[in-house]
Amino acid sequence: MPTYLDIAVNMPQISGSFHYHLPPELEGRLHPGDLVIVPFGKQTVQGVVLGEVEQPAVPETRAVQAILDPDASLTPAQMALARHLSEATLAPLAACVALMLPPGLSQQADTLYTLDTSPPPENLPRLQQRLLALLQKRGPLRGRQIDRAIPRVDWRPSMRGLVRRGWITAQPVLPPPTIQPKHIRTAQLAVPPEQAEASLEKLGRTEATRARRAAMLRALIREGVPVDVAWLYAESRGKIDDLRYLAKKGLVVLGESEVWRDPLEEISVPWDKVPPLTRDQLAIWKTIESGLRSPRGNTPPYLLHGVTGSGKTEIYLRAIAHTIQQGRGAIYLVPEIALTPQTVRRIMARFPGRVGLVHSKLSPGERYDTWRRARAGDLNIIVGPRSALFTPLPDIGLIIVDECHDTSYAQTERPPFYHARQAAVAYARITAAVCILGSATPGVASMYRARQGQWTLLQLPQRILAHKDAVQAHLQRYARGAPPGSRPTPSKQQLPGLLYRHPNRDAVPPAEHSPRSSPFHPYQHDAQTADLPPVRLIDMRQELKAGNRSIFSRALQETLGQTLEQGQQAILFLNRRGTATYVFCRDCGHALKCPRCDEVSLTYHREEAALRCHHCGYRRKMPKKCPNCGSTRIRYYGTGTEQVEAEVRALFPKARTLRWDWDTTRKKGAHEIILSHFANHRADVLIGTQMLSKGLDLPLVTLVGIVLADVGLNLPDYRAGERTFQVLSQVAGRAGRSVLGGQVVLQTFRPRHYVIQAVARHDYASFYARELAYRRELGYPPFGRLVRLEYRHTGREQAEAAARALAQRIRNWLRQEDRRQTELIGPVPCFFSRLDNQYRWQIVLRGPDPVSLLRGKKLLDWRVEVDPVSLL
DNA sequence: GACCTCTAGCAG
DNA sequence: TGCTAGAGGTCA
Repeated sequence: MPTYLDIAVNMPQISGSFHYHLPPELEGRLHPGDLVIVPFGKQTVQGVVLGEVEQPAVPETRAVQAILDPDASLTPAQMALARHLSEATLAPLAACVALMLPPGLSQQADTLYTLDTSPPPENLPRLQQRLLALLQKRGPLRGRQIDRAIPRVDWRPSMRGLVRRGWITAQPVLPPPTIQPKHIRTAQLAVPPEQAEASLEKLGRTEATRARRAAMLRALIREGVPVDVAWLYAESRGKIDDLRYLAKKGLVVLGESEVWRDPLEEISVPWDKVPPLTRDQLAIWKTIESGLRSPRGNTPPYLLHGVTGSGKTEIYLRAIAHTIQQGRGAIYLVPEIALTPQTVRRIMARFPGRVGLVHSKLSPGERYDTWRRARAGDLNIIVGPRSALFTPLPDIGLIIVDECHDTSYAQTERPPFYHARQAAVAYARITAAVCILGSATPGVASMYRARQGQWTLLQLPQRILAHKDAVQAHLQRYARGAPPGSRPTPSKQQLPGLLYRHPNRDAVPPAEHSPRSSPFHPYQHDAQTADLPPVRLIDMRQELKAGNRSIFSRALQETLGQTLEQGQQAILFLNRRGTATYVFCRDCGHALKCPRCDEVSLTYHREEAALRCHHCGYRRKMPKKCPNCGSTRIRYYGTGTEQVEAEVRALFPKARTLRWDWDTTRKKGAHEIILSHFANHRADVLIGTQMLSKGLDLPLVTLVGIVLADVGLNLPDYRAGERTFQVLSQVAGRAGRSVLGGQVVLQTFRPRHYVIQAVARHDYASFYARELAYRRELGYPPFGRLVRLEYRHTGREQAEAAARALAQRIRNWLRQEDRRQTELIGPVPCFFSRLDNQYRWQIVLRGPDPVSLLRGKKLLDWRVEVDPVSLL
């Protein structure tokens, strides 16, 4: 009696599963969760065994080819989570199973195209000629390599034609796991600085290349030591070609380093002892501890609402310690490893040898090793971004989602469109684990759930100052060897007590040295608490009235000057969402838009003297004349980080500025480099966008300037207010995290808006009340659920027609099932109605349970998002 | 994703 | 009539 296996193939597009039989040699050796290789059509693909079936759905089954790796299989809990995700997100099961596969092994089937040696045929269509030329030049290529070489072109039909006529052979392949060593490339000055200085003028033909290469060389002269090339690119706007040019001229020598640089290692304190808890922390810990002790599966999730710097991490660490003492494993999710190095260090230091770190820098080999070590029970703790949730720990006792409001927890690129917070709650239920969701600014829906009693609400309203040692060590170093050519150095007079106090004693500074308004409250043990930094609300309309046309209010200029004078650091935050430096004609008002993405303004970039589209990467030269009316009075306008930097430099020529935004961090590793430069006080002012709102802990930052707070409030998205509140509150929380105190200057055109008001007063409760009332009135989450359906097509009419057709089908379903409480919104063009040459239309369903309406329905080519994070 | 089949459109 | 491009369905 043969057994048949139900197998999900590793092809995200394919929904459903397929039945196979076993060849005699594999009889009895396969179990649910095992990874196998199976034939699928004419291809060979990976699959995951879902279970056994008695009766196959088809008369003729095919045989499983092989087991991929007998030690690598999915755990029963992972299988259950995959099923849950598939149901909850309406994504194919195969796509959900793919999340759990070991990285490196989860290769997708592909086709290898090889050029035959027959003479090249003439008079072929352009695309076919292009394909032949490509293979001629680069040799045999896989489909995905061709995708990269000829982006956004449907080349496959043309290729099939060539294959059919025998000029090219196509061969199905399953690429083997790729393993690369972990290296960073470095660059260093190869000549004495004087010689480098002398050659600054003759570095190329055009002005732009000369400028880039000179900037590169100057950075290397300044540093004197080998630096990571990624940092160099970010610093100089140069590219690899420029570096090669300098190397060829003998000015620069390139090298490699295996060291993975820790951005903040110089200021982080080795964590040798477990700190005592404050009274607030103790109360919370007792609650969580009882949850960890209670019989398995009885504990609802905890929502830990604690202001920035209130000591949430210490609670997590205790919970982890408790869990691994019981012999169970813990998963700790963080928004982005690169942006939360301090938290990661603390965990690694507290549990040496037991932590598996998942991050984007791991090579496939290292990633695979981590996966296997976890599966084998070698690791007890997994730390990483949302994907770390799927690491196969055998017995999970604790799942932590740190900064659970963070947008990086939502997967928005490809199905399944899941949210790691919701997935973690479900996984905790499946594995009978305790789940802790922590945030200083939890989403309204999360807070509602906790207030309603579905989750347990825990609160830490007080900030703890835990940085005495770090600040002292840093200031000492800073006072000893002040950076060259710099501003006033903090002297003994300015910061007494801090510099020379014994590290283990409470560093409560005398009142007269407590800078500005940051009252400290001595607390039990050696912890102190402090208030959140005061926020000064500046009405920019008044500034304009008073004749100040700068992007900085007088108050911000003044406090920035004071901060720099005292040798402290400042952060300037620019909310980039929805605005940019756009280019328009002063005569006819014509604004330059991206030709591939309607209504997305092109952004001016000073360094490359070019315009760029931030959605699709389109680039063009800055026009001399208006393309609409021919006027030469066409200028850029608006506020980007580059402009903010230029203004800071104009006001404070000696200030060392550092930009941290989408452009400077596109290269791998740039985050770490920029952060470490700032953390080591090699810059005074950090100017950046959203990244600044993540969990940075920079003790020397005493001023946060929010250049324009209102941006983003007007977006047509029901979560615009929540997003703005979260990002502004988090950025404000970067100030005053040490005994140095701090303050926030918030510039706005809408000082009376409830979000701005709540941020200014650190008043989560009033924000929550307002926001909840608004959601209730309009039936938005948590009072109703949403499903967003999006259709993309290169043709405007096709996109609209498809949207109208689906809307009609949905209206019929709604009528058939008599769902009067479910509303259909649309179809309408999306807010960004055209992206990357595709027209976008959307339909939103709002109601008590719109997911069940769509379950089992065929929605081919539609992007279906359950509980979407954005309606843009 | 690759392949197959079916159909509409079109030149001869 | 024969060819091709595009749509739609299937893969066990």
